[in-house]
Amino acid sequence: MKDTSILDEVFERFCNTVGVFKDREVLRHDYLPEKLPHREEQIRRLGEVIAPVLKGARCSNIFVYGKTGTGKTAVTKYVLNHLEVKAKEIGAPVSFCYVNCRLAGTEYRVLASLCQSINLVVPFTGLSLGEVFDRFKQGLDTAKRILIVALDEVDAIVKARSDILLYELTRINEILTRSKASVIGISNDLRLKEFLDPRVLSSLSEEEIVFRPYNAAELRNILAERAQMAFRDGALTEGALSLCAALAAAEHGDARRALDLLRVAGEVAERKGESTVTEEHVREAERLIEHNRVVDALANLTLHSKLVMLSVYHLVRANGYRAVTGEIYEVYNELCSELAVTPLTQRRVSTLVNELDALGLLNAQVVSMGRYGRTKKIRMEVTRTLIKEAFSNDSRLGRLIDYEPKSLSKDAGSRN
DNA sequence: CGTCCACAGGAATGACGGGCGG
DNA sequence: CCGCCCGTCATTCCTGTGGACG
Repeated sequence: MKDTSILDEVFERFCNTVGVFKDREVLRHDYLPEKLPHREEQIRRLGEVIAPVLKGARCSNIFVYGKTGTGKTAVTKYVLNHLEVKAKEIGAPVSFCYVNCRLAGTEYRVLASLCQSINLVVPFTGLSLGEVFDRFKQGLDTAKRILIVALDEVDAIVKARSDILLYELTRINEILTRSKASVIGISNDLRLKEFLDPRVLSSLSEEEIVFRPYNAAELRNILAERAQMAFRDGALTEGALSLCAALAAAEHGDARRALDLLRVAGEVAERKGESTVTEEHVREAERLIEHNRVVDALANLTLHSKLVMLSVYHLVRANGYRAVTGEIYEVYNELCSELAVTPLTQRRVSTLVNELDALGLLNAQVVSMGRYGRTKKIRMEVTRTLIKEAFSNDSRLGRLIDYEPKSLSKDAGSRN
């Protein structure tokens, strides 16, 4: 079969099937709906707290927390958007700036975003943090406005760097004379409080809003509302909808996850040329999402992280299911010399293992073996077939999958 | 009950590519 | 062009430690 005829068939089939979607976009998690069911209370609270800015007063700083997919970001954006509209309407000098700290990555880039929001151009890099902050303060002061700074996923910055950015931001009003600023800090992690300097914590959490996870019934309502816009009438079975809600409820009540499941289930059904989405499609969507997440994560690792994964892979294959740091480093060294790559130090490999642990690709646990030292026992969190699938495209790594490390030959017995 | 293993993981430092203002 | 600062990745040096062994 020629390539063109393959595509002919694919396109033909796509055009001839009705499809289950009416508007797939509303299922993306960056879509901001008109209504946010079961978050009325939080919307009201947030609205009440920030309302004073409409009358020219600074509003309290707010600390917003709750797990992923509980609607923190949606509610915040929703309220701020409406605030901006209202401010325009009555001519109040109010604006806001929303920054996702994890996406921004560094304090510098967060600050750069803030500058951008007040039409201040700063270079991507090159300036000292203090310099950028000074410019931001000056720029803001001359702008004569009230700025609300929403820092989403602040925990990412605070944990990776420090809380000095937050500290400076919460004290900024002491310097400003013609402008004012308030901070909304959004965190996925309640424990963030423990990382914060007490002074920062007290000024940031003048007000606190908690987002509890959605339960299955609430998720079901949310999904039903979106599904009505997203799917053709009758294209989604009740069972499929409920299953999405139930699966997501079992996993921290994450609405984002529920929406993903629903969208992918729809895509699965469509690809199969079926006109209704069933529970079976949801199950397959669940598998597909997890599969893609892992293969994606694996494929995007740096060479050395991949080599560490491969080392664990070989050890697990040979000795049972847990490997320790020393063994991993030994095999890793061998794989490096096989590729003629200079190996990293054990210290570095240790942090790579921790990163892989955080990504959920490995599971690392510190254990003491008494007289025989203290180490980390490391287990794979992904199946070996997935490793093969993710690495076999790379010709250099593909060779190492079937390679038998010499360091494995002795001491092949498995221990607990 | 102290020792001592085999590391964990913090801190300091450096190399490097990118970019600034002057 | 220079001197300076940035973030990132990595190395070096280091102190800390749970618990089986003696």
